[in-house]
Amino acid sequence: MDEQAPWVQQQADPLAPRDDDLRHAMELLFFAYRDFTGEADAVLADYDMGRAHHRAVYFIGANTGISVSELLAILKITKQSLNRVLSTLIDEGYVVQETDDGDRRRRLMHLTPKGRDLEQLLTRRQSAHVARAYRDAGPDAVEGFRRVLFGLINEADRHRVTLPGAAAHG
Amino acid sequence: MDEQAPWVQQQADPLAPRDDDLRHAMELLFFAYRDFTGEADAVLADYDMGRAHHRAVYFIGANTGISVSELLAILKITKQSLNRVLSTLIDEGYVVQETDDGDRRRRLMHLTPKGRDLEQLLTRRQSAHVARAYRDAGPDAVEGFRRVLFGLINEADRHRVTLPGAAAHG
DNA sequence: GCATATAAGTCAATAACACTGACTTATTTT
DNA sequence: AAAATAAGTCAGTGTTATTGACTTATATGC
Repeated sequence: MDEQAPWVQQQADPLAPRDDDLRHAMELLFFAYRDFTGEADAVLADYDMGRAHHRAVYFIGANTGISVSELLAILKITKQSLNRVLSTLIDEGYVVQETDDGDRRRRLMHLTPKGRDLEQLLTRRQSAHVARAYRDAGPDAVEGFRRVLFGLINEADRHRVTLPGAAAHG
Repeated sequence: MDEQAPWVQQQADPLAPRDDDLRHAMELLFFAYRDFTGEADAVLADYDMGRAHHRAVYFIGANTGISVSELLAILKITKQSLNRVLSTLIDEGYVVQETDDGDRRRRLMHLTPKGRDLEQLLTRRQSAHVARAYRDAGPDAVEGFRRVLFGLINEADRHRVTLPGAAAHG
């Protein structure tokens, strides 16, 4: 019989989750995220766009007046990657940029009505998907879901989550 | 004042989650998944591999003796996409394939010891990440997290989630 | 005023990961 | 013998991302 490797089962701390539970969590995250993001893909394809466009439209919609660098910080991609999708969104009239009067280097972005329509079209299926899961699981489960997911977010970025109840400034 | 569009707030059903809550859920999923997957990326880069390799290694490890088509069904990618990563994993000795004696068309896959080491190396950081979130949130929250995420998975694929407690057949 | 820093945008080259469609080979089922 | 299935392969393509260097405009510190 070989010795148990230290990470196989950390029975030392009885409060520590079992290895099993952690695997289970990782699988849940994988499958749930896969199916959640899959909802918008069909719509996106009709507009010749990809997930990057969706993410940009979503976060500009949720953070009206956001600057380019703030959006970069949220998406954690490079300027070039963002610029490609941003260019098409601006060219096709989904997003507009305006120079910040306070700091004229900054370009503040917001959705046009056309952009808001797109955002709602994309989000509707995902919303329905989440709404069903929320309803099926019940309010207590939802609270737990939120707590765990919030804990999975790097501390430095937790403030970026828009809290429910906070009026969207759009 | 313009009329409320029907999807803005479905107050008709008091049990239905508010629009706010659904947005919040989508943001939590985005940030949490982003940071969760980010954990393994640094390690992966050292091995000249990407997330696709990680996913393949993970699911072969969790489902010893899995066939190529079963793995395709889990990952929901095309045969060609899988083949690229599978070829390198086999060439470099992380994964082996054996012909199924019962049906000699099938190739059953499992990890080599080297593959299992890699899988554990990759999973260790993510495990620690999840373990911390689990511990911080507490057991009731974990139960809720599981219920909601499970509900987010397409019904047809829920059976693919390895339940905790079920001994890994490896 | 000048140097430095910051915000945004751009260029060129590259890579990971995915796609479609067609096709081959081996094996099993009907 | 024909049809179906499992796996593997070929060629071509597209999205999303990367790095590194560079420009322009504006703001800030001294």
